[in-house]
Amino acid sequence: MASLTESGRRPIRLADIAKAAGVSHGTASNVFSRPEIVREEVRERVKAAADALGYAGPDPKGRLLRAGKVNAIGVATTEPLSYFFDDPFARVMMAGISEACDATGAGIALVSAGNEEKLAWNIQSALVDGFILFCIEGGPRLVELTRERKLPFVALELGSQDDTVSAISIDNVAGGRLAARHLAELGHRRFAVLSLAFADDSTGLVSPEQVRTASYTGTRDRLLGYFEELSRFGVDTAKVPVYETENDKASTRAGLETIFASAEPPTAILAMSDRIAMVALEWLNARGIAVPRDVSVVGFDGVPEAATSEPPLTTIAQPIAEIGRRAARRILDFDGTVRRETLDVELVVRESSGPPPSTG
Amino acid sequence: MASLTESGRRPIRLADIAKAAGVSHGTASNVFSRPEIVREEVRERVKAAADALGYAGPDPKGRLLRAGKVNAIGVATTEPLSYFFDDPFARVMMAGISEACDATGAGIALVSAGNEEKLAWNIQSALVDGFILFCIEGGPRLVELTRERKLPFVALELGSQDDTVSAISIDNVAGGRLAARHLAELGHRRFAVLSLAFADDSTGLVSPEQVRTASYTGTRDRLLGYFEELSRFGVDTAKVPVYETENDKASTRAGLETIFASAEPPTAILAMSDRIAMVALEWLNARGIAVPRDVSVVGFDGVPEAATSEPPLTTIAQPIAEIGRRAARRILDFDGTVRRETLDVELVVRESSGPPPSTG
DNA sequence: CATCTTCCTTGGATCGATTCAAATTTTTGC
DNA sequence: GCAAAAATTTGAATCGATCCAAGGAAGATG
Repeated sequence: MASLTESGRRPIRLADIAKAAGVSHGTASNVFSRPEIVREEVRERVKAAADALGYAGPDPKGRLLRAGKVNAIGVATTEPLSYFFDDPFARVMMAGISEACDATGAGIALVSAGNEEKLAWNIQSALVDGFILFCIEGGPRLVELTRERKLPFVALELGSQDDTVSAISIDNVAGGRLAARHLAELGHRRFAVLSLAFADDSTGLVSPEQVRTASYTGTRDRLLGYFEELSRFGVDTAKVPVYETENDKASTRAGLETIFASAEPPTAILAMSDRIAMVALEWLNARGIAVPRDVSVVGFDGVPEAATSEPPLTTIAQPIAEIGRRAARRILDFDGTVRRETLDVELVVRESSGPPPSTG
Repeated sequence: MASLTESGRRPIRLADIAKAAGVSHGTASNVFSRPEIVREEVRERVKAAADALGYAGPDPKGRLLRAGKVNAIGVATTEPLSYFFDDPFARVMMAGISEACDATGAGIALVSAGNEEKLAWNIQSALVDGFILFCIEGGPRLVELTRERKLPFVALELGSQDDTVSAISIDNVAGGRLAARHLAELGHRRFAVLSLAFADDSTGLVSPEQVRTASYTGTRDRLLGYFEELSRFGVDTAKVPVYETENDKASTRAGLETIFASAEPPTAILAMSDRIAMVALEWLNARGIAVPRDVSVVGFDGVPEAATSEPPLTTIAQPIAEIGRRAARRILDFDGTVRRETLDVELVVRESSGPPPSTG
């Protein structure tokens, strides 16, 4: 017999326990996975051996290979990992995913990477049963990479119309309509749109041509919704400035400067995200333009922060958590089908919208 | 539908490719892991076979067993998964962990579970190289469960003094002192403490006996810090009411009711968390008690929300993100040692603290 | 032409478990 | 006391890859 306290390099394996206890590995395995079918005396002997050797329990790495199922779902994005904890939209979405995972006891693996190459590797080697893809940026690439794995996956916020991928999205056209109708019904006739990107790497005022060839269909659809409804109210949409932002402070402010430099500044702003809308609120406030007295602002998304902005933001609320929940369930009870699902959005009226100032 | 080679149920294995391409599995493996050592002609042949059969690439499950390293760190808690995305403190911490993981390309696996049994199973079967433990609640149990895995782990917010576990914590005594000194130097002499739990399942006014036998040493240390410093300023700490809350609205409000029912209500409140402090702010405001004119409030933690509360909260800021970063690095470059590390906290003076009302 | 390199390729061993049909032991029934 | 039934245990097969020592072929050298 060699020394027991040989906490040497190699970790203890199930086979070591079996040998020490004088049973086969089959029995040793049963002691841990189905203890009830092992005779008590043997069971105790094996457990004692495990204790004596300092066995850490069946290694999941080994079990995994046999079992096949990881019992975890991967959530991937091209953004850095901290995106999941910083971004309000992502957080609500993750809360929804968490809920569905908690219900079935599944775990969540966060997958991301700084550079393209590492991302590919991380997706290839992620130990998960399926993926939820946050396609805020680089969606097509992310989808392509994930497809290779031949695991179930669902794309969220997918900006394109690929029918070969499962996706959950919202009715962007309806959302746009809702926002526009709300403002038009309040009496507004002079609008400006602060939009999300229509294509990669572009900002500034947008031409109809750019809208037609938009690669981000979500952006395009929101605009389509705005314009459809505005037209119904007799607004000449050709004259509505559409300024493409990068969904950040700097470009949104630039957009506001541009829009308000006009001879006939808008009385209503249609913002394609709450983030943009909240930057607008701040900018207008700093300029002494009162919201909603002078200008109304309607956002899009319905992040929690929108409820506590100054003033609270009227917005088109996505069922963000519900999207997350459904996405997780699609992976958890995967049925082999490829489906696109479109959820409804809702107008949430708060205090950033009101009738336009009476023109004198 | 397109060419989704439906060759039976079983997924394609590396061995299938090897056979199809007429090479050994060793060579087939090399094509994917070290393509440069395989002759081009062979490489192409194998790749072609892989394409033809619809091979998903080397299965990480198989690789893992050989390689040993998962390249992911597990973050575990007894709270539900959504805690990671809801709680401000957790979010900042996770952002720090994310940063360290991003830097090395490691992934993050979130581990949690509704009930005790599932939690045990999830910890046992988590595919990770190590754990970071959020011990906000049920810390000792979590540590015990994790220890079984014999993987490196670091405990955060560990409320006990166990020297056999690696942990990163803050200097709670110093934090308490800082808070108390700040208020005492402003001239306050009448204090009340809204504390975190000293032991499981207790709330209400706390006796010295309870403090002495506290099982949560973090809570005890903060109080110790408060009292040490108050004594230096001649305050009779025996007369300072200490109300134990559950770090939530209801119990905090109950504490405030109790404290302000006194004949000599405090002019300064020492809150052991920003959450408690912010509930206090709200309650005081609702009662028409002005902060800081009538009552000063100092929090603890330094969550982002504290900077935007009404009024902005003076607090003891923990280096939350840094704790996360260090914890992750401790796992990522594990050196086999068990270490407790204590980081410094910092007084952040904002607008919730000022001189006491002049007694007249 | 024989020998030595170099460069690829091969196939067995291994990672750490689970599973299951067959073998063995224990119980039960009479 | 013995056969059949029930309860346990065994050991080989399997999961899907990677690693590596050894073998073989093509090319270089004397």
